[in-house]
Amino acid sequence: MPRSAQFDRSQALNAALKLFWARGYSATALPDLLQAMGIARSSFYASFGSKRELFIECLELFGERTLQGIAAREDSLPPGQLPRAFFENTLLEPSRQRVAQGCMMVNSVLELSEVDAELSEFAASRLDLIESFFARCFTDAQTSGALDSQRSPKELAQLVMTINLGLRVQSRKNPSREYLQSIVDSSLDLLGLTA
Amino acid sequence: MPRSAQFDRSQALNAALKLFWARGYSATALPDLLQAMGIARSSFYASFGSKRELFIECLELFGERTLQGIAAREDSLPPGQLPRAFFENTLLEPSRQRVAQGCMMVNSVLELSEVDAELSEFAASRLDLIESFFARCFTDAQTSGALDSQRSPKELAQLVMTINLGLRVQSRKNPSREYLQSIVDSSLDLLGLTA
DNA sequence: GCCATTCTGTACCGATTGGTACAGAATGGC
DNA sequence: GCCATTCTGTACCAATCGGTACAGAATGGC
Repeated sequence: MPRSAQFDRSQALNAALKLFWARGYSATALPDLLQAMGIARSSFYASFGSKRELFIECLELFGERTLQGIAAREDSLPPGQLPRAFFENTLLEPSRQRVAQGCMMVNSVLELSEVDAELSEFAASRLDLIESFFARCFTDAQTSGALDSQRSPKELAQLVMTINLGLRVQSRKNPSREYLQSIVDSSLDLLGLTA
Repeated sequence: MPRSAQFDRSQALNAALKLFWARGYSATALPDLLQAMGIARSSFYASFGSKRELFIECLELFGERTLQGIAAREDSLPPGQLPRAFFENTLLEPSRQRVAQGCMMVNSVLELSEVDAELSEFAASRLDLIESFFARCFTDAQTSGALDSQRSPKELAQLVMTINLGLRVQSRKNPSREYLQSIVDSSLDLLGLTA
């Protein structure tokens, strides 16, 4: 077995994710990708198949990370505080640059819904996983009495998700920390999840 | 003065708006535009300057129409019902196709924020006009006693807008009528704007 | 050191991008 | 009917798109 790969695949994948996340699918040209990933054209096609396949891989990775970022706190936080933790961790984090990129799944759904339905639906399905996670948490919490709300867990999850989507647009429109903080606060107050 | 234009400029503009609205800026190619608008290449550049200028004009038109769609009801509806009227008129309208296109301003902010800051900020400024309209309405209503809420008008307008943005993503993700209806209902309930 | 294998870098591909040049048709004033 | 003007349609432009072909360098096993 001669000559192993001279680049770190997962590092290259991360670089691609970063670009796609910031600029979207169409606006990210191959030369830009290659430069950011630090690999040659042929290595690119050998390792990732095509731009589209790479994009799917990035989307999958982004979705997985996002979900993990929430789910990781399930054991240490009461379910009513999960939305706040999610919002604050992603919107009030140090890097304004990253916040200004919004959510890659939201960006992709909007960019591609009338252009590449398959990609758009894939991104949407990843968003649904997050909503389902919230719904499951709220269900558990309500049956165990840890959360009291006159709304059904499903409705609550839907509302959290709608506000989340709205926040992702807001964060792309204006990533200022105080601005987002104020919206997060009043949104959670509205939801009765002040904790 | 010989030979007047042989096409209806505003009709062509509307056709362009439709395409840009559905597919976004980059994904809308010039040949597609020309065909939809029913004009020749040279007429296009003579009348609209460039693809980018045309896009701005469409964005302006879309923003104007959206704002008018809300403001037109200011005199006939109590201010607390303006958000519901806005949501229902745009999300529960007969054409699923149009609903699935979401809001052109939201779409543009997300598509272009890291690609063409000027266009993105222009779209964002048009969204701000809508938020300002709500803020003004709520202010008037609160001083006249027509609206009672423990929230400030500005905060209320911000929340309505955040939910609105979330709904525009939802509508692109899943334009189904019942789905959107349920989110609209619970959102307005949440805001205390059931009326 | 040799060779098979698999990497990297680059030249190249046809298709498409937004935009321009220009020929020729059509239409106003006279 | 004539002519200046302004339209329309198309040929063309360089640049870029995503993707492929292939030469040559590098590295494993022996």
